[in-house]
Amino acid sequence: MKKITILDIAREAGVSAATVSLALNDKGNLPEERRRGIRALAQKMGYRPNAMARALRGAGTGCVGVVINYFNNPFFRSMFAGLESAADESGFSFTVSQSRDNLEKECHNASLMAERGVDGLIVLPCGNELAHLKEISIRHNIPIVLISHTLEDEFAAIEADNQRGARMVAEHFLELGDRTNIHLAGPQRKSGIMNRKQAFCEVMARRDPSFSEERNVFYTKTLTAEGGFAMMDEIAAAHQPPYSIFAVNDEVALGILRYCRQHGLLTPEDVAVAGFSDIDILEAYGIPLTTVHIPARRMGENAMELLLEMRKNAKIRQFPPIVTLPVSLIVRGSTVSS
Amino acid sequence: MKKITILDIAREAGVSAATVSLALNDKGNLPEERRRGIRALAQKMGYRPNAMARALRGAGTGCVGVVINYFNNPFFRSMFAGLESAADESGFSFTVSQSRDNLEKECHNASLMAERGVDGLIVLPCGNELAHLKEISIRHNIPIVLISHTLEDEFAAIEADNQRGARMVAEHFLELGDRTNIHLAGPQRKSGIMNRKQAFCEVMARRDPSFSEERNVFYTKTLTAEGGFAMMDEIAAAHQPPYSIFAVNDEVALGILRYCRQHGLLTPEDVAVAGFSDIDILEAYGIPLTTVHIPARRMGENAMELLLEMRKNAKIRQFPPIVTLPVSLIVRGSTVSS
DNA sequence: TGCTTTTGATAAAACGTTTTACTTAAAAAA
DNA sequence: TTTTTTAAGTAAAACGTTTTATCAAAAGCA
Repeated sequence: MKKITILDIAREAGVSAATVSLALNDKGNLPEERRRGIRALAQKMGYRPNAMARALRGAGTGCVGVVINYFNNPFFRSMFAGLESAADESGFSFTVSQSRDNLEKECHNASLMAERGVDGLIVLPCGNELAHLKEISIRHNIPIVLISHTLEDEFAAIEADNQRGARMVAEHFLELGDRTNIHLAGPQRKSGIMNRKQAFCEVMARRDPSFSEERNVFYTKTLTAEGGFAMMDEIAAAHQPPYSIFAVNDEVALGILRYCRQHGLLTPEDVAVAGFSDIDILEAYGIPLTTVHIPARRMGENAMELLLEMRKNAKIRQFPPIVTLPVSLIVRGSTVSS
Repeated sequence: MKKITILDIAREAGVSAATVSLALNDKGNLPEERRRGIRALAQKMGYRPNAMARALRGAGTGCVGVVINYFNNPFFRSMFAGLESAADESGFSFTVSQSRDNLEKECHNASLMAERGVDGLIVLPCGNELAHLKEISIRHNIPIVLISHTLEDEFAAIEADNQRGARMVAEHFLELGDRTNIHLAGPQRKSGIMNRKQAFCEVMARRDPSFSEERNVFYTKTLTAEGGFAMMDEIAAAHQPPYSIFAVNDEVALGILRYCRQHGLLTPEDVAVAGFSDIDILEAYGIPLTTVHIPARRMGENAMELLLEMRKNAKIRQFPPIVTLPVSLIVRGSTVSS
């Protein structure tokens, strides 16, 4: 059960180690017959190249690193399938870690992966601080693709059309009739989330005379159900039903729904609720929440494909593309009674 | 922005590369003063050891591999926190991949990680086929810890007390009065899941004369809400309410609850339902499902700690320990009306 | 024939560490 | 004083690849 190296094969085949390497990597000019012979021999002997050695030598590792905020972020779980399928397609593998929305951890994890020799990074950054990522990118000479963040245009990025989604919700709310329109927004440091707020307010400012950003927009500290639940006290104190509430994402919206259930408020009659993301548990457990569908899986695919493309095509790295994917409004029972 | 190596430090400090390595790794016998001096210099120059080089040389990587079945397995998400905290504690990092309950993929991912030089593996295996893991373990000379699987006692493992949990559910059902007791079991290849069935049936065989494994146990192909939902048709065709149904896990139980809601069956009056795992969304979204709580976080911690222990302590590897953690019954509205 | 090009293959350096065995100088023991 | 021990440090090999520069032989060309 001894581990066999490229030298063992060379010895067995009666050639040099260099020849074996060349044969296996489709380089140099060997006669096709030799190449096949060596390939077959390596296969037969159960040879597996030593990943550390080739990484050390500067050949790639065939592995890309992914840094997300939370593993149990449902959005990520969907995106993950896309990442995986695109990676499989190209024979790449990848390694994942979570930052817990903590800049330091994000930086630490990305560095660690880079030092371990990943061929590129896909990052769902926790804020607008991207300098450290830039540094990693040049220090290790690897491409980086951002997910849903585009403030700095020095980075390649894949994002959902947040503005369009928010506008669709706004239009939908206006069709519901004469209600108090409210937005429960998220932390300001996330550009995607700010885009939602800005687009929603823009439509409302134009179409709903009673709407003002000061009175009708609230902020939750955390993007969780608890966050949504907690903020409802403030909203209820400031306004009379019926409301229509646009939550910054589905988790927050679920917190609102729970609040309503506990306080005897009817949805959608007293409180209409819309979320953002269309997380998988809505459909899986039949939760009737109106929301904006984000093509998470496709975002994952695109991110991985773009990254792998940047690896070979150095020109792309000069002018990193920013891809915006379309979203769609899914109307369910939380805004329209069935 | 050139990358600095151990040689740069050696040159700067006026010593040899060997000395620097020794100083940094607390080996050899250097005067404390020198050691500190070199440490400080390395720090100041922003030296980061090249992970590939040290891995190639046979020093560890400080990274362990984790193979689970599904990323969006809620049980894993909880366990993950434990893995993380234990790893952080020891300055280790880890990399995760999913097998999709596919033996080939499980094997492939584990191999890949081993080849990349992880210092150990934590695996949530998809079945009883463990030969390939054994091979990886000796081939790369790394320890392996299994999560919730103990058929082969050649492996170290962390598991929940499945039998005890199932017995508690059974006792609870018997207290509910005179109802048809049913178990919706899972795939046979998972020993933990089989243990639940076996323990539940054992109690029922003793205490409920009308219970028979042939008539009162059903099987779902997939451990999902869809699986539970789909099997309810068969259960409803074979028995009259009121039932008490013990689902093999919470996801399956959620499928049952959804079926009941859609078919106008009252819980717990017509159908009492219990699950297993106490997945986080139950509490987060206020879903009143009676279930058996598994200390997932602690399982993660223990698994990581045990693995790291095995790394240093070769003796432990001779007789790999199997740790069984206690569970508890959590009674909620799906079996007892509040 | 002699000259150049192509083909097939190799030796050796390089990647950045860790570690073993060895050296030298100083301190301790005789 | 000489011998032995210890302290402090180093040279060099090793880990398993990839790649560059080189070389010999064969083939093409005049």
